[in-house]
Amino acid sequence: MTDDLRSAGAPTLEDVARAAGVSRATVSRVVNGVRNVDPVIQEAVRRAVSVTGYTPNRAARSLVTRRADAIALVVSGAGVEPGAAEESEDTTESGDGSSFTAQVLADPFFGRVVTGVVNYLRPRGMHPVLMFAESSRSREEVVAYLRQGSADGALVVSTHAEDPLPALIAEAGLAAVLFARPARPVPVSYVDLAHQDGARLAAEHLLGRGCRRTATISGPLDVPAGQARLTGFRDTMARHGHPYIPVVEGQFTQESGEAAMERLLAEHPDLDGVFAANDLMALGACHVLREHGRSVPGDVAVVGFDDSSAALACRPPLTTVRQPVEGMAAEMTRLLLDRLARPDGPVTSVIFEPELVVRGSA
Amino acid sequence: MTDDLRSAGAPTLEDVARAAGVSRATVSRVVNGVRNVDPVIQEAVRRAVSVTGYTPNRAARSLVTRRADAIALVVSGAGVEPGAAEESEDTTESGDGSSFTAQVLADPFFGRVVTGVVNYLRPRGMHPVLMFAESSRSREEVVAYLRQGSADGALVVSTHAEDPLPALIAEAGLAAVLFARPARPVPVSYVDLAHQDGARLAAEHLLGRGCRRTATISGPLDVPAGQARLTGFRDTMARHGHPYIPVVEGQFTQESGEAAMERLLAEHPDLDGVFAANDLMALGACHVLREHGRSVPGDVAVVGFDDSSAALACRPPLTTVRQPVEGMAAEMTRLLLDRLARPDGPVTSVIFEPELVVRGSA
DNA sequence: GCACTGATGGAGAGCGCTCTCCATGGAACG
DNA sequence: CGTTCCATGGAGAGCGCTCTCCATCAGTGC
Repeated sequence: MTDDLRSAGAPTLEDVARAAGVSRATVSRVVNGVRNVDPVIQEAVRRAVSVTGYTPNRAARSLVTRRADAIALVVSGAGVEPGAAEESEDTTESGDGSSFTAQVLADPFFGRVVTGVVNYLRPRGMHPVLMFAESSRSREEVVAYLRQGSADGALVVSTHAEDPLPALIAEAGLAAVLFARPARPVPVSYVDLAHQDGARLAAEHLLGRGCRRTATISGPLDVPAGQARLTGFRDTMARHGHPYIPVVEGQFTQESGEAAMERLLAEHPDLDGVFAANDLMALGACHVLREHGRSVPGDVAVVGFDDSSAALACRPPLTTVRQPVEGMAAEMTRLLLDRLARPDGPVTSVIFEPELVVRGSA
Repeated sequence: MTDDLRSAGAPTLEDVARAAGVSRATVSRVVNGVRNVDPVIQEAVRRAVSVTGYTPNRAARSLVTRRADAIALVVSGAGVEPGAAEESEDTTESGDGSSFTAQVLADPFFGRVVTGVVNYLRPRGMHPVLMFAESSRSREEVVAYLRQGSADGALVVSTHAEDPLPALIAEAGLAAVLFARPARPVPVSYVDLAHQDGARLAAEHLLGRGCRRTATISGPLDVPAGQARLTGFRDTMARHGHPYIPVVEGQFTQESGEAAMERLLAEHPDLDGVFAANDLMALGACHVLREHGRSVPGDVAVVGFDDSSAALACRPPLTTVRQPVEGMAAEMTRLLLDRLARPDGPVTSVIFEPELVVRGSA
């Protein structure tokens, strides 16, 4: 009985219309909840939908609405040559940027971004398309992907400040929102953290514990976040009578944190406090400190940044500056959907405040 | 000059055809590289494409080809009620399964899966759509998503063996490939690890080091992987004259590893070797061992499983059983694309062999 | 009682693309 | 030289949906 109402393949609007004894347009109106439809007819249509097992065909809908109802989540590096990924040492993976992918995804930070994005998108029936862009070719692919309407807009998380992708997207007149302010101004909205305030929190905490000989392991200084965290730490320290603070630049990796700590310890064996610009480096620093017979926090207090899973993997657990990554990612997504709803809306930025999480290490 | 060849919106096939002085069909043939087209005309078309800045409209193409050229990467739990996520303690996130999302993404294992999938997909110009399914409602959304043709198939990574999603997908006649064998047989291909062999490797290594009083922290025993790793370890030990091995069940979390280690140590203070069914639990075990004055590997040797980032965050770095997650994920993707190419191909399974990675902890 | 209004359903025109058919023309063959 | 055949380009029919018209009809005011 229901079978002769279906045509060969998946049921279409036409099939439902026939089953309900109305026109295609009316079914469409009911399905999309647009305009007034007589409650009785509405009910009949709904019944027909469930009898036929109808699901709207996305491609057909997209074709006429000119919206994909999908957005891209792009993780973007700054490489220029195809396959010239980041400065990773271990490029044993098989070609074409795979090491970049692996490196980014190994970072729990990225998982938190995805969490925030997904949590905002899910209640709205949308899902992110995951893309990577670390070469100029892959950047063009991202632009093409958006241009051909596969996604309505992009959330761009750059690993490098000099990332050219935001500008490319802006030039092409495509919708996007960035995580973190780009190095050069681009007419695109973004969310960011008040990195300096976070570093200030860390500095004040170390000072409050009585640390008098503190040092810092900074992030890469060509990244705004690395720069800002250093500046914030330095400024606060200076304001409290410590004009000179030993600094070693790290690369946000555990290994670089270890190396930096070795150097700091060699040059300043009497230090009693360390601020690392992220948790991974703080973790490495803790290991090195323990190897050198220093107890944490007894001899040396350590403060990290991010409140990533590394903070809890550390013994003692890290005191750290929490970046509300999930909230930032959700806001980024909100900004993008806003923009899609009102394409000529203003370009804005939303800056989040970090928070000190006190645990065992300081 | 180029402008009057374009119509208002994005350039279409029609525009390119007009610019090249050929028909729509010919442009389509050139763009899709199908059939023979005169080289001269081909060149003219290509020029027209670049002059107009043409990009094929995905929705229109999908509508006729009935392929989305996209696949879904679904992380699936086993919850029954909407929002009834996993047994996570910290459900302070805002409602609707967000804790599930956060929990899954915090696990570096997932990042490795994504890496493998993305690396296989990228050279083929495809990108995964990220979806989560931990409630019955969200499971239906996934099925609907596939049914409406938003994605051609699904890669399903279940966190629970009892996950009903694979069966739902199979019933609906949709294409999918699973990561790990489902608890009940489902006519769907999958990739998996020879978990027992991995546990055997761990057991043999501990025996080889001279450990005589070993214990194990198992994974959750309702998960096939947890079960198989325990069986493999036990069997190997039994075969070498150790018929009884202390076991405490863990939940694959660092915390549960710590608790399990506390219990083992209380009941068997003289143990000299521990096999933890994953690295996170091994990391927790190491912390507890050190707190109880045991050196690793001096007093107690510890072997983990997975070779995740936790293995390197540990001091000493963990000796562990490496699961080739990226390779498995790539193979899973290959199986799915194969199936899409030949929908009536056979249902297969591919089992990967693990490998022992010897580091400092054992 | 009649034009007028507002509410509601149907008809039909595309959206941009692929792909099957058909037309054309030159080469090859008897 | 006529016929067959293959190579190649064009015409056009949809794919399933939305949305703008338009038709219809009940209720309203004068």
